[in-house]
Amino acid sequence: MLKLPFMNIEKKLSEKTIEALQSLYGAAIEKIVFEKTNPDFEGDLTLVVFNFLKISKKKPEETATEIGNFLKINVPEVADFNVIKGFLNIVIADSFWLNYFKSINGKPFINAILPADAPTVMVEYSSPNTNKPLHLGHVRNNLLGYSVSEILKAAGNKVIKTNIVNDRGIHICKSMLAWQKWGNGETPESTGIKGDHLVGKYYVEFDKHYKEEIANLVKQGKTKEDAEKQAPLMQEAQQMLFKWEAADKDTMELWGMMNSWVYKGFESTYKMLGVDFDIIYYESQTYLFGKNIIEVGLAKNILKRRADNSVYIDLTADGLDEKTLLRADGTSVYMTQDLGTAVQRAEEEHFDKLIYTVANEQDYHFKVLFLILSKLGYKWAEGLYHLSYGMVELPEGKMKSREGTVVDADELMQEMIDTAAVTSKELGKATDLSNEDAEKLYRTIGLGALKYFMLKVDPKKKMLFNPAESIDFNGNTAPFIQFNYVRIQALLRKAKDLSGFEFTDSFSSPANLLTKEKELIIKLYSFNTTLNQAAAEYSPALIANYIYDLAKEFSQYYHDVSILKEEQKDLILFRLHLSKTVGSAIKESMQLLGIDVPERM
RNA sequence: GAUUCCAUAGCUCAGCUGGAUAGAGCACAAGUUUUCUAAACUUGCGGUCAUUGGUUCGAAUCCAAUUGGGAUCACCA
Repeated sequence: MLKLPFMNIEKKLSEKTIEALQSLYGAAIEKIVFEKTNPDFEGDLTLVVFNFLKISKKKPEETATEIGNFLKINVPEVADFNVIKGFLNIVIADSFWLNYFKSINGKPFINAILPADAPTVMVEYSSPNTNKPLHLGHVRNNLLGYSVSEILKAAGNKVIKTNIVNDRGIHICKSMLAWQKWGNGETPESTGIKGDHLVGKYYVEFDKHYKEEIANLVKQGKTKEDAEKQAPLMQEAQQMLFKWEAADKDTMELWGMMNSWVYKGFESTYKMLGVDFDIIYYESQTYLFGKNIIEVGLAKNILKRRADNSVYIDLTADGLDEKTLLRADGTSVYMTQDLGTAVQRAEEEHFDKLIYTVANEQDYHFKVLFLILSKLGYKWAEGLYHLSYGMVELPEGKMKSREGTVVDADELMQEMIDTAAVTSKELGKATDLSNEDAEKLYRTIGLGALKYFMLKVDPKKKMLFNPAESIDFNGNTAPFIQFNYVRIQALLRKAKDLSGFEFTDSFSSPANLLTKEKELIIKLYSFNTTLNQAAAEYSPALIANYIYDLAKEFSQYYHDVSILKEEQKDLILFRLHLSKTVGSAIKESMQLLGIDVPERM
């Protein structure tokens, strides 16, 4: 994060306003908040004075004017002010904005070097099952987790990206069993099918046969519930799971082989998505964790044992239910595992915060998890956070892998890239690029569009994924933003050929700023605030909206003002510097979303 | 039944800890290019912020109730 070389202007104004209230009315106010002036009015920052009428004992207009006068005299940056009803609009001098702009010019917005005392934040995301390929819901998860990690990093945290792969359990056995029965020894190599898709194919195959069996049993007069349990296939899968848990050699070999196919497939999906991890955990290695915690909990009398030997915690006093943590047969449940892995991570990584990127279906689970850990007395439990995000829905209805309306992640990405290619060609773009460069460009645009579409909405809200709309490259989209970045790069290239003009690092300030120029600089100025807020709220959407606003403002500026055609060379230089800095802000912000920008398109 | 999240323009979404006449994009209608990349820009159309009540000088925002929608509440993960 960039440290500003001078005091934050809002802070300074707030402090001076407190002084003003003290000296004018003899009242001590602790906190003053300035807000951005409504664009319909003149000014940059606004103070609402209604709250001070009690202490001033004067009319709103009078109070605002008195404070305004005080600020104008005591704060050099305040050029002027105006009062409308109870609103005090402060005009900040152009020189302030120009000085600010000069101070950041040529410097990165995001400081790559972390402070020595940077807090450690673990971000867990992705966490796939190894029985099928990634789908649309995973895409949101991955993009969110990655982006939040980047944002936290940029805001000065040491981030450890982690992924816990759910590589064991009944679902894997289903794929394994179906492959054994109907696979005829197929492999990714023999079929040319991506490993995760091949395994997924057998998961579907299992389901198909399983449903047939259930239907038959129901016909024979069994209830649906019984049929589901008694179907031979399910029994076989259960047996396979027992064998796996007993480390049966053949089962382990099959499991290892099929998982390796899946990992290879995931690897390429992750690569395409542009996400990565620092630590990958496997549930096969962690699923027994947590049992020792049960002992500790029992000893502390926080956990209780039932007559049948199962162990539970009573959370009814906290408005939740009783939660079982150990079955009567002594085996652990999902919650037990999560307790165990959390403790393990706390001990190994000493995190200050641990963020779980998991869909909001599991809100209750995490509420319980965090509560149990804090009851068990782990201090670090305060640093646990569930980054809960809403489901991705399709226009036809809710997306569930079981219901067949899955949008496959690989297919989706390819479709976006293909569409980018088609659209680019239609518009007659990128005609002078080599095939290789063109392919790269289509990827940048297609994937950018997908990522932006998913990240621009508030994570916690459910979102509607309309494939048609996501591929529309007009409006509030990544291609629009990328396009503006490209235009800036084109300007900078052309400037080199401009006769009698040299693009020097230092430039002289224009006599006065155009409205749009000032707005752009203010927008750049607010980058840090936006970044910090996005980090505090774990919301890439705030960054996305910020970039869009910036790009839109630049687009308007570009239309209103000619840059290279300007007669005064000083102004060309200034405008180029402004454009270049806007370009850097766009590029760096887009990187926080995991989105690339092309140099030309 | 309990808990929890959500409800803003025809559609998709912004609107931060309460502030001025509720904003974008899409769609629809009209316009702008001999000029730096038109994937652009401008203008118009479009709202009882689910409903009701409360707090307040002031509510889309806070509180309560109601209605509608989602999710969760297993010795599944």
